[in-house]
Amino acid sequence: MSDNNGVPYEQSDLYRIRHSAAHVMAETVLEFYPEAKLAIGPPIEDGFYYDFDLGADENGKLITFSEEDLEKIEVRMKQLLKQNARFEHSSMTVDEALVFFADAPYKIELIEDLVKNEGVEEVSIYTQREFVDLCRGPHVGYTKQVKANAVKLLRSGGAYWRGDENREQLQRIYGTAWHNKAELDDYLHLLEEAKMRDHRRLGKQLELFHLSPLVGSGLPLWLPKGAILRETLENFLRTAQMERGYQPVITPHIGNLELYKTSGHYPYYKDSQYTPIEVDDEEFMLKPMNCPHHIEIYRSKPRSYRDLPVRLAEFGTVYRYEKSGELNGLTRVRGFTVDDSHLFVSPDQLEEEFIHVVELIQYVFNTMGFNDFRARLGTNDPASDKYAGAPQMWARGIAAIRQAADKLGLNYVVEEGEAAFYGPKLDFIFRDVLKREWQLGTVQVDFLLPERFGLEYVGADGEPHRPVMIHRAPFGSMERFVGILIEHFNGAFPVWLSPVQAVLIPIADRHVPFAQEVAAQLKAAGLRVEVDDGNERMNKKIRNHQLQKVPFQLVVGDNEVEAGAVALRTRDNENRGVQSVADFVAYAASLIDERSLTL
RNA sequence: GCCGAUGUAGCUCAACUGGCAGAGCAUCCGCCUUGUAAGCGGAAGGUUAUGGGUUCGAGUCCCAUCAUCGGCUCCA
Repeated sequence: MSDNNGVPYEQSDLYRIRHSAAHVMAETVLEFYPEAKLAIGPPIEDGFYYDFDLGADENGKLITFSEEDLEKIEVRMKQLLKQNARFEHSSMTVDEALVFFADAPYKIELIEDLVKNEGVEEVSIYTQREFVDLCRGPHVGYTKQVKANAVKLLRSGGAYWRGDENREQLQRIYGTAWHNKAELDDYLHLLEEAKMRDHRRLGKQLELFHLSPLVGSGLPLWLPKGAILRETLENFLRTAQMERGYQPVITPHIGNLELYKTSGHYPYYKDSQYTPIEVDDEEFMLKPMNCPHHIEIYRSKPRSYRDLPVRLAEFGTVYRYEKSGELNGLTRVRGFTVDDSHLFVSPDQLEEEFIHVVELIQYVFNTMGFNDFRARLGTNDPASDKYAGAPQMWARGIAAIRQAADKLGLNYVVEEGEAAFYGPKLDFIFRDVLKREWQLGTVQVDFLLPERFGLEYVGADGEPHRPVMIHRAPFGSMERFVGILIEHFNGAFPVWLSPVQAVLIPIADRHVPFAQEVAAQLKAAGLRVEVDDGNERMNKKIRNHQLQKVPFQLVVGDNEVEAGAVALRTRDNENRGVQSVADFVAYAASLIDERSLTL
């Protein structure tokens, strides 16, 4: 999104182009809807949008943009761009502006906020032709500098004014604009590719997961192939955690409401939880988080400073009632499994342990070939009541994260208001091959829950002390992680993760027994193998397994049977020729062993 | 949850303004016995998401519900 020569996006030509495109689009919309009230229209990553209040019809139903409207607007907008009007920058005093924009309630609100928050006395105005907008800029000089053939309106949809669902619902039009047509085409091509890689599409095609309305929306079913993929990931992390002193624990899916009241989760997650289950005058909740359960495990016996750090790990499934409009394949669900762990450490262990956790996350990401990621330090917003705990707790937590990050030489950005309710956190945000960002791994420092649950350990001095907690999840959630993995690899997983690693393709019926014999050998060597003994042509079988993205296809015919060998072909359409079964096993095993990302 | 769109066979899609629900792939059954991305023939497969309504007649029009998709907000 930023220019390649390091110019910040806000100062780039593209930013001006998109901002200007947004203004001309708004100008066009006003031609068709003279009564429309303008809200805001900023450039965004890869494009721009503008929000309009079109009012309601006689039945009180909101007026919206149809697809045909969008086409009409786009055509007219391009004409206006070509007319080459000048963008003129001027200013008004606040008083002038309040009069000028008297019919534009959203602009008035913006101006009033500018006065209140920044104490401005003048506001900046941009004008092209008859269209006048309150705007900080910058813009291009003339409308022709936005190439009409490099602009496209993409979609429209509802959007709340200022993102607040209690306020007016506006109609937003998204568009994209680039330097030239070639760049636009590249971008549209990227969108097309993203669609082809969509994990919902591939999940169906590769038989990884299934969503059944009868089971419930947002509650994915893992099909056999998806389950193998997921378990392979889980086992990989289990092993890494064992090596690092984590202890597996297992906890139930529900818990007494009192547990979550003690932890403080209840008020914070109330709106996004399934309704409690009432049994014998007690209320139980589907757990929205694993921490309280793990805390009770910590509390199950007295702890000594010698025991610390205590690292409890569980692939714990949690349930959150997401709004129906928010659900999306595997990346946004109502029941998901966190690769959760809670570490109970003494204050002087905090920094070192935090570093270990970050290193584990980096190890996990590197193994997946996720090289493009950044870190974000989420802090509390002191003005918000979303966060619990004393200010000094927050300060200590943030300081600990900063120190650890500095020691690791980790670059991070600070974002206020991105913390968990109980403490600051460091999130790892991964950028996939399509340059989309996903929040995956997270590490959180928590002084609050140890307080709430009265956690203690006996120190060397024989006195009780309060431990600090670290919450962490390298994958984040198995569902989302697998969803992203599907899209990142376009379904062609590394061999070690492929649900089927090799398929035997007998050419004629008489080769089937030999194929089964070879398959047995491969299975014995730990490979996931199938034999395609159907009566289709070899070409058809190859095509089928190509579509299933099976990494290795082993063709066996008369020659191979005679030589006791296999003809190896890869999903990259590479014919590697005939090789002995032993050679193939050694080769495949080495790729699996080193978790190779390439064939 | 709110705004909009969509919902036809397991999958991908067709059926002009209301007039006999169809194709390809997949499945099953045959034939062929095959050399690096689709061999040939046949059969079966549907309460057109669900429930109401309008109509002589509804996949098509109206209402409600559910689900999916695109947005808003939130988050793993």
